[in-house]
Amino acid sequence: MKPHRRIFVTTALPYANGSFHIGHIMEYIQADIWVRAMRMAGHEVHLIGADDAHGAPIMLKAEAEGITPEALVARIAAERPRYLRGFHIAFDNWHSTHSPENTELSQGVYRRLKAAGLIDSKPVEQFFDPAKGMFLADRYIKGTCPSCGAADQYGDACEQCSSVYAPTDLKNPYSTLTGATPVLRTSDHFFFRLSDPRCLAFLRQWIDSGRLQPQVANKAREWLDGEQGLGDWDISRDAPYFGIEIPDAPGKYFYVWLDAPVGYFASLLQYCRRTGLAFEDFTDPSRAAAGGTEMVHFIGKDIIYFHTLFWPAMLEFSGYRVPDAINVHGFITVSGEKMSKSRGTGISPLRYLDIGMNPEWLRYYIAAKLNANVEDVDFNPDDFVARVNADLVGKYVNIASRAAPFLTRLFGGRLATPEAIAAAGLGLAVDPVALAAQVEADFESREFGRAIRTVMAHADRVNQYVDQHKPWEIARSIERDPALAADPVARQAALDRLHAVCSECVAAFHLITLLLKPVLPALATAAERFLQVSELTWADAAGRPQAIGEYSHLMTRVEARHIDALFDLPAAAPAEPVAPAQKKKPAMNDKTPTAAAASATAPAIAPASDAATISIDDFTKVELRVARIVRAEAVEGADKLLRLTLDIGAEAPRNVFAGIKSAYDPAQLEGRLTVMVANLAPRKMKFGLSEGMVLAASAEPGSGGPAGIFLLAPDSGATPGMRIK
RNA sequence: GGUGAAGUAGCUCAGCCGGUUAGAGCACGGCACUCAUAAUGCCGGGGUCGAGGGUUCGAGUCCCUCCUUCACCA
Repeated sequence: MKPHRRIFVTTALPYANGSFHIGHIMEYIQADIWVRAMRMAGHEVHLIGADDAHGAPIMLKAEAEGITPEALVARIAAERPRYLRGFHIAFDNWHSTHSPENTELSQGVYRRLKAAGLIDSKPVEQFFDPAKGMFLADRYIKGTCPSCGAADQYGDACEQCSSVYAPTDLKNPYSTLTGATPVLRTSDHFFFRLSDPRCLAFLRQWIDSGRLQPQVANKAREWLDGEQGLGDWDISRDAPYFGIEIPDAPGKYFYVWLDAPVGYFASLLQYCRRTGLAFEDFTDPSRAAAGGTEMVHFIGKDIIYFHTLFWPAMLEFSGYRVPDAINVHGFITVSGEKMSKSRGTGISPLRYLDIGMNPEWLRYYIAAKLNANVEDVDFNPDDFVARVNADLVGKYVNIASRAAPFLTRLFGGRLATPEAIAAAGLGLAVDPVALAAQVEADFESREFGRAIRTVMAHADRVNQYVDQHKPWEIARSIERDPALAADPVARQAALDRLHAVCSECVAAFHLITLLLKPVLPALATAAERFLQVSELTWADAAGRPQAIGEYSHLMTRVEARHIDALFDLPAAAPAEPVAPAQKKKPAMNDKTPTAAAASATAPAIAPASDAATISIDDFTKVELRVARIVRAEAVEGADKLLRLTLDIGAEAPRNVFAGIKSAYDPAQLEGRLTVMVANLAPRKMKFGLSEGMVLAASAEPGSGGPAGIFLLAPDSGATPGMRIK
């Protein structure tokens, strides 16, 4: 039995001047997966987040918009939950650094550092914008590079010749805020004396305490003991500034990076007050040590400096506990390029959700590529499609999909016992407990990619097992072989074999669901319902389901159109939005008819000639709607037709005759969603009135394409009556 | 410029303390299968492991130099 752990986990606080980008979401997904894995082990884990609300950029942006900084921050905060819920990120609390809790805690930290003799005050000469009446950070000053003479270079370094200098070295400096020529002015600043021997001694010990990844510790050591050494840290800013006032220092505010990490505690404090947890259990050194609570941060590599040096030193010398782990991840790149909003290469998380992409696809993809190192993760669209479809749909979900129909049809959904399976010699040679322990350990050490590889290797074994034992052949002989029908003993033996094989598959599916649950929580919930088990934890690895419910498909595939929409490829010119059967990526589309291709070959629409294009107006004349097939039946006297009863929302059900009998068993169609043309003129047929048509794809006759008819279906989430446009 | 990380099949990546013919998934070619919302299985082609040197009985794995890419430099 493992010890019960109590852990307080944070992600980096996002700056509240803009929406989440994909980098934020990746970090949250990483932290969320870890938290869920730890909870499945029975640990008590609290995931805490907050907005980083202070600083000059937010103040200036609000000013530019003519609103208060508070209003700006509130507007950004209001949109956060949609992203977080959308990607199944389960924060226990989300707060702000602009809060009473943070003011109280930040000022407390400062007072204690001051009492410890670690705060200095000294005059600093700095550029001041006389028009704006404020001191200027380096990034608000531009001028001519003193080294190479390039114009319009920032105050800290030249992008042309990469020389580094002080803003006061610039020739012809100007304020980027007002264009005014800045003047030098002196003001008293407060400094956190990191160069104090106590701080240095503490930090050396802290860096080597094993709480940091090796690469991160190296970096921190370099900063600490490098040529320049660690200087004192300027923690104050002069008004006007959006921040927290420094006690007993009118007109002085904490630099945003002082109160930002304290925001972790502020959010925790708010959370504790709300839930009745004891804040001190997680923050007081002796109580944390006594109670064994842990503090874990997830951050990106860009903010290592603050989190491995400033933050621990602040905590240590203001009487708080220090972090147990700082887990640093790399950036997410897109097709190998650093994402950039200005260049439009980033992926918008909101757009991802809005176009109906499954959040668990992204969670899985990111998990598959993450490890415990500080390496960048590349989002490669083709890789994403291949990985998600092959692993999740082709391997994992497919296992349930292959076994369930037999169990439902022949065994009332009941599973064979492990004893019966073992007796038949049909057990999968896998120790589920050992496998789960290995995967759990990989999740805990943040080796998500390795965990995923292990799980998928197991899914491969299960699919091999199915192919080896061929349940469909057993089922066929049971249902159709007259010899077997005449021999009850042999028939029972066949039934037992089939029962064992399919039960073993479902048990394997149960195990894989459990193993992937930290990554795919929503899918796991749906699978738990199907498997009729309660919420799975690592302890359930030894268990197996007793019976299954009706199987409905658990995950759909990523399609090329999703990727196109996600990246908003320069869409076809408005004149030709539905050009017939454009082949953009032949390899990918071979087997998956796109909407455009399908409609072009739908049986009753005259195939659009290759040369002709239609206008968007022409297209919108066609009223396409999602329809649920509530009833499907063969039509007496018709070889090719099925009579379908279609639910399209509020209106009365439609009666449609569809020429798909050759491809579909009516029973299989009932309950399915498809797409129908809802405003097609009703047509009187020999068998009755047909009020529309359903859409299906088929190869052009004589084109050599695959035979068959393929009914269109919307992605999960669509409901009857939705308009397609 | 300084520092760090990385460079392994077309793509995305595994390769632990150096040890038999360098692996996986996807993609590609072929075969099989048809239970599975075309999903699966088997077989195959494809890599001088960035380049060059060195250590070693033996190096993708250690050392040096160089090239390329990325990140960080408060």
